[in-house]
Amino acid sequence: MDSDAGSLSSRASSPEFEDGAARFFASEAFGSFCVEQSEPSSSSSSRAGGKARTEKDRSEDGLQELRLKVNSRERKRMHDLNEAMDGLRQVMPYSQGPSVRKLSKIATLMLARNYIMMLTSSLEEMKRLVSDAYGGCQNFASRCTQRGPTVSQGGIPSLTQPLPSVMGAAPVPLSSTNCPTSLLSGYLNLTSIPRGFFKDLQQSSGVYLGSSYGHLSGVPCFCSLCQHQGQQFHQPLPRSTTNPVCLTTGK
DNA sequence: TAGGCCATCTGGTCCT
DNA sequence: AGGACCAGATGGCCTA
Repeated sequence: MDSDAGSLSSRASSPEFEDGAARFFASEAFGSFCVEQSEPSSSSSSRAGGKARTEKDRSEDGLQELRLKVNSRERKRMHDLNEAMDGLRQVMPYSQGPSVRKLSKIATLMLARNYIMMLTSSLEEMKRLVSDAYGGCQNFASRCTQRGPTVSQGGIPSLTQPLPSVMGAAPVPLSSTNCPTSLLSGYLNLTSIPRGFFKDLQQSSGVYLGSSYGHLSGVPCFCSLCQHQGQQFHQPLPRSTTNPVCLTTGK
């Protein structure tokens, strides 16, 4: 209580020109340092031609200079933070384009979190699918992942190279067109909206390939249901449908 | 006009 | 001591 009051009073008593100067810097000289621009302060210049500066004046000027320096650093820090936020926005799905409103900071962070979670889930799903595709070999997916680049290195491992032998079997050559992992990479480039979040942005259509996977229509599908039915492409999923059932088959 | 978002200032705390 | 980081306060801008 007291600290707040003291804080408020100290703010209220701070020199008016400081705030005004900062506002000017923010609008007219964004990105440059405040110290350089605030040098010709009205307070200092008015004293320049006057009587000798007192010790108190010098002390106040020193504090003022320090305060401006600190403010400048803080501004730069926040600008850097905003640049990083912009960088994050650029790699977020549904965050670009002229008709898309800029994501707020909190929205960017929350979307990023869900995006990462979705990619992680997709990777797990991919492992399971690869395992299914190759006779249920339990070790395949993990070995495949170990050979490829890690997520932190740039994303989904590529399987365009011949696969390693699995449980003693001969290596199986795979092309990029029939490799489930490559197909999944394609998916991840196209579908990347976390379900259950940002409902207005949730326009993914197609079939859910598990509890964490959304698809676009017209994209090759390799889920077991569609493969079984001879379907190669998913059909559009009605908006707001959350039932994780393959609509291609209706099951 | 109210509410959301943002930039900035500021004082406090922690770390090197 | 100085810098980084943080949170609260404040005011401006924009939109529904």
